[in-house]
Amino acid sequence: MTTGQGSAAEMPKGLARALAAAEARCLRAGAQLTELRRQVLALVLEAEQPLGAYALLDKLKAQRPGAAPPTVYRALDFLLEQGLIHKVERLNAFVGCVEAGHDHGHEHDHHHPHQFLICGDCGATVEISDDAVAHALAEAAARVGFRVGNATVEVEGRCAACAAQITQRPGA
Amino acid sequence: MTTGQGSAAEMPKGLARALAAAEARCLRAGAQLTELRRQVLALVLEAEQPLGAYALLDKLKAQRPGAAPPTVYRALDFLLEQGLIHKVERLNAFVGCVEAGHDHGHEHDHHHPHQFLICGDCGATVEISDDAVAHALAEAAARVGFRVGNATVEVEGRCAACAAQITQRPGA
DNA sequence: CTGGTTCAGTTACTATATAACACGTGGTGG
DNA sequence: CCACCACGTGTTATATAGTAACTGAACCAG
Repeated sequence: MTTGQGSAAEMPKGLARALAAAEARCLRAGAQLTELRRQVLALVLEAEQPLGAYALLDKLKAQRPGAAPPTVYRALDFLLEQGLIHKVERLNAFVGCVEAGHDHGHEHDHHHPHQFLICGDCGATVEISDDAVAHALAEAAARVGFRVGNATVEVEGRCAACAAQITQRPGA
Repeated sequence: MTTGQGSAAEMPKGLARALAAAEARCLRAGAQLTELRRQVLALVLEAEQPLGAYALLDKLKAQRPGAAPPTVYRALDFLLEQGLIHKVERLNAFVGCVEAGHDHGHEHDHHHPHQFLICGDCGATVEISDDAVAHALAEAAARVGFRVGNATVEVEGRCAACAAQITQRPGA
């Protein structure tokens, strides 16, 4: 096993930076990024693919043998509230929020509009943040008297890499 | 109990029409809308609000005492494939597809793009089908090399009726 | 020290979804 | 006619996802 278990020694640079940014963000929000929460966040960020709560739980048990479902879910709830991760509803899984990685001083600590693109072939999940989509949605909602709060936008499709592979094969 | 149990006698007109349209649609697709599938579809349509699989199961048991989870899920899978219902991922629940209600001869038997507006206060769930949203999404996806298949778009917000109620009260 | 608040441990449970196998029925081809 | 297959359904068991409710430790304020 070379992937980090929370020990600073084996932690890749990007992850360390992201955790530092998360810490700063929590400080500003008056929230505590405790050891448990940091561990769960690290596991989500390491994966780079959506991970289910129970997959996270399994990994977490390596560092925290007593961990049970509520252990993970409480940490996930916290991270969701802080906007450090997102939930992918279609997969019942969690991913790190790309926005949270960059440390924007004290700007926009709010939940930003976001969309997921999920490749049906390879499972790659990409987060984008497209204003045109958000606007179109807000307008369409307004047209029927609806005021938009939080939007879940998840597109199942095919990523460039997988599309390229298919055109090379004679099959499909 | 005055709501229909599948007996034609107690069935409202709209429901009967929707079921006939569904039947026609299945015929064209070469799929069988069996008794079980029709019963489940009727239950979904009657509700007019998203219903979970187990809520449907409970209702179904009135007509089909032996019903078990797979009974419902298989019927739901069929109805989803035929585009007769949609799943609301955020609620793990199912609603009738508004488009399927209208019988369009043989036009567009495909899955149409759709969006859900879910009122956080009263739970009202409205389906809309906004092309601008679909286009914006397709473009945003194309920009990162993604080809859109099926899109899940679910907005949590506040409906006109609930918004009005709140402005009338001094509280919030 | 007392009492409140926040976080985490623990047990038990509810809710959602699927696997795997058995059975019947209606075709189709030998 | 029979063997076979595809399909829909019944049935049992199990997997996966999420929550309730109570416990105790740590911390801080009065």
